[in-house]
Amino acid sequence: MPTATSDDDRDPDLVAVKEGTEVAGGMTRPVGLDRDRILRGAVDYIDAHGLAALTMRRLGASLGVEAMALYRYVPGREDLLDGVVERVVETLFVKDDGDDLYIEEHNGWQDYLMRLAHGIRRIALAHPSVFPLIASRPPAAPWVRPPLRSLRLVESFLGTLTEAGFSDQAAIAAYRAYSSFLLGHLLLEVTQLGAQVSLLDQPEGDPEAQRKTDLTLFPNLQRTEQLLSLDKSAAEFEDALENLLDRLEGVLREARNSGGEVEDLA
Amino acid sequence: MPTATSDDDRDPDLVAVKEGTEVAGGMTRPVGLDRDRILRGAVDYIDAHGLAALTMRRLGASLGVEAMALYRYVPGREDLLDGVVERVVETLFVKDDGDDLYIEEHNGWQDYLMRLAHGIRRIALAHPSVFPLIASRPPAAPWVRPPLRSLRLVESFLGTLTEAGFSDQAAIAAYRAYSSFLLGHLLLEVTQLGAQVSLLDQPEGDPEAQRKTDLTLFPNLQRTEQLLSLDKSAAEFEDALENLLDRLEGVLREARNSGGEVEDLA
DNA sequence: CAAGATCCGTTTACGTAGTAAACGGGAGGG
DNA sequence: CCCTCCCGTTTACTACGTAAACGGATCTTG
Repeated sequence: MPTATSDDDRDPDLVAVKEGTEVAGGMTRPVGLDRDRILRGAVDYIDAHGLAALTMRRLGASLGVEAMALYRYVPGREDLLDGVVERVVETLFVKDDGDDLYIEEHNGWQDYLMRLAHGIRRIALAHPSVFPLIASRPPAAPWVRPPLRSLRLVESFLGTLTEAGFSDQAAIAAYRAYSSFLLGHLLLEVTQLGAQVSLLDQPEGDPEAQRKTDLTLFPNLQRTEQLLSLDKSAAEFEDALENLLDRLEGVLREARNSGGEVEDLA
Repeated sequence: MPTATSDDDRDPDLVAVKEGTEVAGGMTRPVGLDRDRILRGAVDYIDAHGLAALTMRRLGASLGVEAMALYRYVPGREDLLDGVVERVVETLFVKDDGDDLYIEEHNGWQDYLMRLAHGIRRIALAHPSVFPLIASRPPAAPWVRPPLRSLRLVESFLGTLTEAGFSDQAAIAAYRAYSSFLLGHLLLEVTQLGAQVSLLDQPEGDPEAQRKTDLTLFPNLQRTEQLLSLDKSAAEFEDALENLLDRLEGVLREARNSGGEVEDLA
C-alpha cells in the first residue's frame, strides 16, 4: 500500500529545512531588533505554525519582544507579509551552498528555464505555507505574474528569451505560459503537502469513521482511489515543464523559418 | 494605445453580472433568513467589496440582520466560506439560461474537457474575488484538486476519460495536468482582473509620480511595457487548453497502439 | 382558548486581533 | 550634568468571531 510522497528516487528540489541556529528552549536571546531579523522570524514562524497563526503579538513573542516593538521596523502586518514574500523570493539569487541555480549564467534558454523552474519549486517546497502568499499577494505591477515576483527576474527572463531569438511578443507569451504553469503546479503541490500535515494533527475521533464520504455513488473514484492518492508531483512537474519547453521551441523554430512576421503563442 | 482587456471579439466566458433583483437603496427587505439567502448574500458581498471586507457583522447588516443571527444557519465563518465555495462551484451544474455548458452530455472527451474548462473559467470571471477562495480552501479529500472541487465533477471527469479509452493511470495524470492548467491560468487571470479595479479605486495622489518604479535599469521591461500590459488572457487560455488536449490525445493514441502496458503522462 | 414549547433574531459579553499614542530608560554628545 | 534621540513597553481603542442569555412571535396540544 503506497503512501504519498515516497518514490524510490529522491526529489532534488526537496531539501531538508535547516534548524534554527540558536534557539534552545523556545526563547530567543534578547539582542537588538532589526527588520531583517523580524522578516526571518516571520518566515520561520509561518513555516512552523502556518500563515493563519502568525499574529503581531505572537511574532513579537517568538522574537522575545512585545508586538508594538515590531512597528518600529515594519509599517504594519500587510507590509510585513510583503516583506516575507520578497525575502523568500530573493532566496533564488543567493548562491547558498554548492547548488546549481545561479540564474544569471546559463547554457541556452531551455537550461535557464529549467533551472529557474526548479529554483522556484525548491522555494515552494522549502516554505509550503509561505508559497500561497507568494502566489496571491498583489504584485508591484499588474504584469508581474506570480510566482515570478521580481522585476529583476522578469527582466532576466525576457532578456534571455529575446537574446535567444524570441520576438518580444513570443517572449512575453512564453513568460505568461511559464508563470501560469509554475503557479498551477506548485500551488497544487504545496497545498497537498500542507493538507497532509493538517490531516495528521487532526486525528478526529474514530479511525473507522474516518472515511467521511462514502464513495459508493462514485465508481470511478472508488476504483482509482489508491491511484488518486499517489503523489507523482515531481515527475508530473518535470513532464509538464518539458512539454512547455517543447512548445516554446516550436514557436521559436516557426518564427525563424517564416521570416519576419509576428507569430506569438495565441 | 491599447488598454487592457479589450480585443475586438467578445470573450464568451465573460458575462455581465446580473444586478440584484430587489435591492433598491442598499437595504434589503427583512424577510426571514435562510442558509441559502445567507450564502447568496455572501457571494454578492464578496463580489461587491472583496473577500477581506466580508465580516459576519457586515454580512449580517447587508442582509438587514444582526451578525449573530447568521449563526443559526451557519456554524461559523469558516463554514460560511466553505458554503460560498460550494455554492459557486455548483453553478456549473445548473442550466441557467440557454447556455451550452451541460457537463453531463457531450460529444467526445475533448469536447467535454473544453466545455468544462470554459465553464470553470466563466465562474472565475463572474466571481473574481471568490475564485481565490475556490483555489486555496482545503478540499474535502486531498486528491480533490482545485478548481475542480466536487466529487461529482472528478467522478464525471474520470468516467469520461476512461470511457474514451484512457487507462486509469492516464486518466488520473490527465486530471492532474488539467487541474494544474486551470488553476494557474484562471488564478492569474482573476488576480490581474482584481488588480485593475483595485488600482482604479486608489487614485493615489500625483498622476505624474504614478510610475513608482522607474525601469531604466530594466531595458527589456522598458521596451516591452505596453506589450506586457496587453491582456490576451482569452486567447492564451484557448491556446494552452488546445495544447493540453493535443498532449492528452498523444498519450491516448500511444496507449492504444502499444497494446496493454501502462504509459501515463510522467 | 389557554399554556407550554419551539423558532429566530437581538442583546450582552468575552477574548483576541491590529495598531495609535503616550511613556520610560539607557546611551551618547554638548 | 543635562539634553536628546533611540527603542522597546504600556496603555488604550476599535473591530473581529462567537458563546450565552434573552425575548417575542408562532405553533402545538390539551
